[in-house]
Amino acid sequence: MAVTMHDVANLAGVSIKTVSNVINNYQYLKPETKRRVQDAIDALGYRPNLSARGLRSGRTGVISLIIPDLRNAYFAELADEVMRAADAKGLSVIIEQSSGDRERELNLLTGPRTSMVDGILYSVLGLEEDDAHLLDRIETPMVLLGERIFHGPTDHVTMRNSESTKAATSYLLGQGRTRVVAFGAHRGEVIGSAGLRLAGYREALAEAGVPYDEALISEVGGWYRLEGAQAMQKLLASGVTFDGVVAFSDVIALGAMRVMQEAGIRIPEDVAVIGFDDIDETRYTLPTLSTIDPGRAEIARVAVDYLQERIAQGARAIPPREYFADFHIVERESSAVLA
Amino acid sequence: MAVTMHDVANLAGVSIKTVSNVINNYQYLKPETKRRVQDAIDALGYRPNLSARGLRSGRTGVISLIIPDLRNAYFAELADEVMRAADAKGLSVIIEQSSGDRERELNLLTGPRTSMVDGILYSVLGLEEDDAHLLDRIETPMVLLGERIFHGPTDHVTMRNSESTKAATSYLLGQGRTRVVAFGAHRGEVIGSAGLRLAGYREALAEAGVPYDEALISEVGGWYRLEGAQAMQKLLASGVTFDGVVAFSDVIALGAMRVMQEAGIRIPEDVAVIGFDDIDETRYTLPTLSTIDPGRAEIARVAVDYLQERIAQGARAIPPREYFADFHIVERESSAVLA
DNA sequence: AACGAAGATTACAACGTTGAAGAGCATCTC
DNA sequence: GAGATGCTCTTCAACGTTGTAATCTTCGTT
Repeated sequence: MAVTMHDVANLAGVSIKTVSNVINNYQYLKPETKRRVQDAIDALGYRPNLSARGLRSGRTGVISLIIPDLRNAYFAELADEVMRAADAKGLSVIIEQSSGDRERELNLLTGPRTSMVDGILYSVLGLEEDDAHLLDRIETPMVLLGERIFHGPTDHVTMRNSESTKAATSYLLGQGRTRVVAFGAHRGEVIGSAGLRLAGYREALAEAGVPYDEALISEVGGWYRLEGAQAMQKLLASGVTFDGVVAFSDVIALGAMRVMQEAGIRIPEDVAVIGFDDIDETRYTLPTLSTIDPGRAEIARVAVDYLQERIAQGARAIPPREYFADFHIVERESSAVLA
Repeated sequence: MAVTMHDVANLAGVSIKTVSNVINNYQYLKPETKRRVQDAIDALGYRPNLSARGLRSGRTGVISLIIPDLRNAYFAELADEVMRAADAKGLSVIIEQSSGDRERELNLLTGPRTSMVDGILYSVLGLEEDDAHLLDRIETPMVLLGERIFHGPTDHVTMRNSESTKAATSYLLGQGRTRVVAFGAHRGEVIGSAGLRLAGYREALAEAGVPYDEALISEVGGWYRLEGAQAMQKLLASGVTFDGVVAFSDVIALGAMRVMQEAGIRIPEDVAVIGFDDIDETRYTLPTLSTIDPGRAEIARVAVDYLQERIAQGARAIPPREYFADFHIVERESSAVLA
C-alpha cells in the first residue's frame, strides 16, 4: 500500500540500505547518489514508517508529558513550551492528563503506552516525596518537573519556589504593606509548591521583622479559580484585615481578586496583589496582575535537553541533576505603588 | 533487555501466539490458559511493544490533534476534551501546534510524524475553503474541526456559528439594546468562524428590523486578548456609540472588557457583552462573562467517534459527514438585565 | 467406534527499518 | 606494484508482534 524504502531503492537503483543511509545522513555518500535517492523519495512521496524504525532502533522519537490538567493555564502554557522545545529537536509529544490523582499518575508510568515513548516528562501533583522510591524501578528515561519530588532517582527541573515567593513578599512589605496574606497554603504541606512558597513567605516576614500571623495564612483547596474565590470569601468572612496578598498561583489570585472587587475592596489601593506563574491572562485582567515569572520557557527547554541526554546515554547513565530556573518579579497594576 | 512475549510464553508454557491471543482477548481460550498467561504477564511485568504491534498491524493507537495554539484557552479546553474522549477509547493523542499558519498546517499533514498516527483531528485556521482539495490526497483518516473548510473530502465536526451568534445578537436586541457591535470580524471573510458569526449577527438584525451599520463592525486581527484590547481601543477612539457587544470569542471579549472598564464604561449598565466559547475563565471575571457554549465536549466526543470509525473502516470508506453540536446561551453578569 | 464440528493452540511468515559486517574500488605510501 | 587506507555501497539478520492457516483436542452424534 504505502511507499516503502524498497520502492525508493528500486526507483533510485540503489540498495534499500543506501536509502536508509540517505535518510539518516550517513557521512559517506556520493552527492550524486544522495541526489538520486532524494529525487526518488520526493517522486514517490516516501515517508519512513516510524513503527518499523521504532521497532528496529528502539527509539520512537516520541516523549510523553504527564501533567495534571490542560485546563489549568499554567500547564497549558508549560505544555506549549515543552512542545516547542521538543519540536526544535524533532521530537513529538504525547500529553497525558493525570488530574493530579496519585493512582493515575502511577498508572500512567507503567501503562502500555510508555512502551511507545522514549522518555517521560513527569509533572506530578498527587505523588509525595515518600513515593520517590516508586520511580526507582522505572526504566524509561525520565525528567521530573514540579515540586512534589526532590532527590528522586533522576533529573529534576523546577523553579525557585521559596526564593521567588520570598522576593514577592519582600516586595509587598517594601511598599509598606504590613498585613500580607499568604494565599494558597495547603494544610500541613512542607514540600510541594505550596509548602515551599509558604516557607519563602515566612522567611521574608522574618527578615523584615514582621510577626507571623496564623490568621493571614489562607488555605486554598486546589489550583482552580473557583477555589481561589471560595477561599477569599472565607477569608473575608473571617473578618481578618489585610493590605497585601501573595497568591501562590495566578489563577487563584484571579478568583480572589474577583471576590475582593465584589466586596468593594480596591486593588491596589486597599490591597496589593501579586500572583505566581505569569500566565498570559495576567496581562489583561482589571487590574493587570503583578506576578512571578517562574522561568517556564527555560524549564521546558532544560527539561527536554536533559531528557534527550538521558535517552541518548541511558536512563541511569547520568547521576540525578537538579536545575532551578531563574525567576523574575513582574510588576503590574495590582501592586502598583500608590502616588 | 525488556520483557517480550517470548519470555511470557516460556514462563507460561504456551506458544507466543497464545500470549498474543490472551492480550487481544481472542474468544477461544481456556480460562485456565488465560489465567496462566496472565499470571506470567504480571509476574514479569510484561508490556507489549507498541512499535512492533504498530508495524505488524498497521495500527499505532495514536491519533494526532493539530491545533493552532495551546495558549489559547479555547484550544486548550478542546484538547482536554479530545484527550478525555480518546482516553475512553484507549487512544493516545499527539498534539501538534500550527500557530494557525497555513504552511505549517500543510506540512504537519505530510510530515514524517503522520506515519506514526492512525488518524488526524485537524483544526485549521490558515487553510481556506479553496484548499480543501489539498486534503484529497491525504490517505490518513481525518476529521476536520473548525470553520475554515466545509465540504471537504472527509467528516467535519463543528458548531452552529451562525445560529448561535444570531441567537446571541437577538438576545441582546431583545433586552432593548439597539446599537450592538459585532466584535471580531475579519475583513472580507465569508466562511470561517468570523464570517459565519457575522452572518448570524446580520440575520438577527434583519429579523429584528434593526438597520445594519458598518460602523458597528469591529475587526479584530486575531484571537488573542491583546488583539481584543487593541480593537476596542480603536473602536472607542472612533467615537462610535454602542450599548451592546457580541464578541466572536471570549478571549477577545475579555480584552475588550478590560479596555471598556478602563474607559469608565460600566458593564452591563452601559454596554452589555456576550462572548463565545464558554471558556472556564468566563465564570470568574468581573463581571462574569455571558457567552455561548458551543458544545465543545460534544464536538470532541463525536470527532473522536467519527475518526475511530474511519480508522476501522478505511479513510475513504465512509462518505463525508457533517455534525453540528448543540449550542447554549450562558447568561452571566455581563449581559444581566437591568433592574 | 467412527465421524464431524467446534474449541483451543501453534507454526510460520511478514510488517519496514537499521546495525553489523563486509565487499568493491580508487587512492596513497614506500 | 603490493599493501594499506579510506570511501561508497551492499548483504544479511534481527527487532516483537500479529494474520493466516494449519494442527491438535474435545465432545457430541450416529
